[in-house]
Amino acid sequence: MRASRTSEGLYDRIYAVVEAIPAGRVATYGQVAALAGIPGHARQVGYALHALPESSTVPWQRVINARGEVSTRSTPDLDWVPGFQRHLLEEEGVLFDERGRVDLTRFRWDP
DNA sequence: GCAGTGACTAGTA
DNA sequence: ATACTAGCCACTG
Repeated sequence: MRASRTSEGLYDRIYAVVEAIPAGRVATYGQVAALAGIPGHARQVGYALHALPESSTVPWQRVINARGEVSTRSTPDLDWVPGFQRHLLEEEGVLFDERGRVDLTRFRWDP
């Protein structure tokens, strides 16, 4: 695989890593960035997911922030329902505590 | 080509 | 324990 420097290659890498996250597990933005070959670029992962089309099959819901909480977009869509991401994760077996956070020591994906 | 922006993180108070 | 700040760099206009 060529390590392309173009935006296409970078996005493809990020999406490929996210798709590799198994159901019932979660990964942080920084973790995805590192696995995509761009350690320290967590923001770029978030930006890539932000640009992801709604119809995409990429399980973006399994990517959460380092605090173990789901990240909400800065520009909420009309179709967006708060708690939707959490609901999808719960159906996969990911448990949330009272504060709405995931125990990363338990559910963090360990590739 | 330059300036603004952001689905983040780590550090500090 | 929470709240705020600075740094980070690819993408958009």
